[in-house]
Amino acid sequence: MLWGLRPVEPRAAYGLAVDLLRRQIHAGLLLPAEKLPAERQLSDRFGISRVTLREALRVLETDEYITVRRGAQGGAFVADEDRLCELARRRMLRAPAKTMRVVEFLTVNQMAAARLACMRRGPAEMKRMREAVAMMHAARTAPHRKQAEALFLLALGDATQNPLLARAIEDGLAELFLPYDTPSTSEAGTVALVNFERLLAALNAEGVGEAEAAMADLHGLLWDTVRRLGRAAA
Amino acid sequence: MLWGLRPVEPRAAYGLAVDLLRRQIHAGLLLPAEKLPAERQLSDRFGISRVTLREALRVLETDEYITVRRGAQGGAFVADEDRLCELARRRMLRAPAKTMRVVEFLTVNQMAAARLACMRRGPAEMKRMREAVAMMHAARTAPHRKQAEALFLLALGDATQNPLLARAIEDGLAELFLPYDTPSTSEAGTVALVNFERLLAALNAEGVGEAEAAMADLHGLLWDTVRRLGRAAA
DNA sequence: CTTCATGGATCAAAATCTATACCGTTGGAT
DNA sequence: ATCCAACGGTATAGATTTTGATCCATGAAG
Repeated sequence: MLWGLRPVEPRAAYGLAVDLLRRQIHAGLLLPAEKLPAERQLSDRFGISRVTLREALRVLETDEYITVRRGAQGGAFVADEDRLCELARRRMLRAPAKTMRVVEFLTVNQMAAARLACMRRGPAEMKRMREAVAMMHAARTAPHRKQAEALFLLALGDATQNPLLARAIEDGLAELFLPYDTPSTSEAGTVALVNFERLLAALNAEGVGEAEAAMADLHGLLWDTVRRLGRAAA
Repeated sequence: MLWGLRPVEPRAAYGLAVDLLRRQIHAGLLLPAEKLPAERQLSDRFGISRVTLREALRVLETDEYITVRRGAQGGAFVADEDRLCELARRRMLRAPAKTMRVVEFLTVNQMAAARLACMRRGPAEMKRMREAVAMMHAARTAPHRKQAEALFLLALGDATQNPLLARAIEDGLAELFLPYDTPSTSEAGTVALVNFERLLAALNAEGVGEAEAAMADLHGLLWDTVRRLGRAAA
């Protein structure tokens, strides 16, 4: 008896590069309007040829994730904030329930990560999380806040010393492609910052219960945001 | 600033087929000594050419996951029980801590799955779980028990209606490559069966607390097994 | 207006995958 | 004892993808 031998789906190298870049944009690690490295450098980083990288850029350009300008000081640029918001909205409209499932998955794994990281976090990960909180303080725009939060959560995943858990968080963040906060919710951003600091302090003190509480509050905010966006879409 | 633009790792189609088959063996879905379909049929299922499939079989044969016999009634056969146990032991010795992390990851996501499946399970998934429990009853050997348990847990993942969660469980089971239970623990197998039945009943009755308790007990048994294997390896 | 870092384009060679056909082996049916 | 059908094993030609290399086109800075 054979169980679930599904067709294999070979992925061309250019497709993998597309995924990687798109995930970085979704997670907010790449900022709107940010300039990507020159093609020759990017292809080096990815370990693929320039021709292949260009195929990937062509796909992302077609999907309006990036724009490409020629000439000196030209290059590939991430789409601007408005366009990314539009893409995010469109994506959420295509499958409204999917976003809820992603948040659900993140809740499960990030709560566990908060607990485990308390016991296992190394100095390197603590440093990354401290730096991320500093970035949140310095951030004056929604994209910068989102970037800092993603960096914090990725560091949290690594702090568990559990590759599967870290990967789950990475995948969840890459799937969670939300429009940037509107100014009306800048107050909520402050509340989030407070809870990230609570979480950081709890990790420092190995306070498992406190870390879980802070993470729970953060997900409370996230659920509020998702519900609000869901209503706005309807 | 660029965050974590790692090299892309293009995977050839034959490598994906290797992974798929290896994962099925690890998860216990493919039984020891089981005959795989003929090359012409397998390549069809995978959607790859026979030549490419044969590359994959060659790799698995080299790693001693399968053996290939020629002639009528020949074909590719999963390695026998002893060899699979040996491979599993070798794998656990290479990275003893890794197994713990996989169990940890499974605990987190399967506990969540038990809770969510209570609310969302559809009739199709309930049927699969009932059939899996029936298979456990009928099973007279460790491999058959393991296969039935894997089928149950995969159905549980699907019952959450959360693709990310289902995928996490699938990945965890594929990473968890344990030697088959020795006869000395057949008693523990009975305890496991009781808890699978408890879980199934709780899912039927939408008893969230009871479902979580049953799943927690199942993971208690799993942790016992892993600890025992860890001691045996040392 | 020149410079030069950038994207744009082309081409031949290598690697991978596919489709098809045919050969060799083996166990069971006649 | 012979034949046959179901297998794995092998060979070949062609399509697709990736690469490395080279040269062209653009346009902002000096």
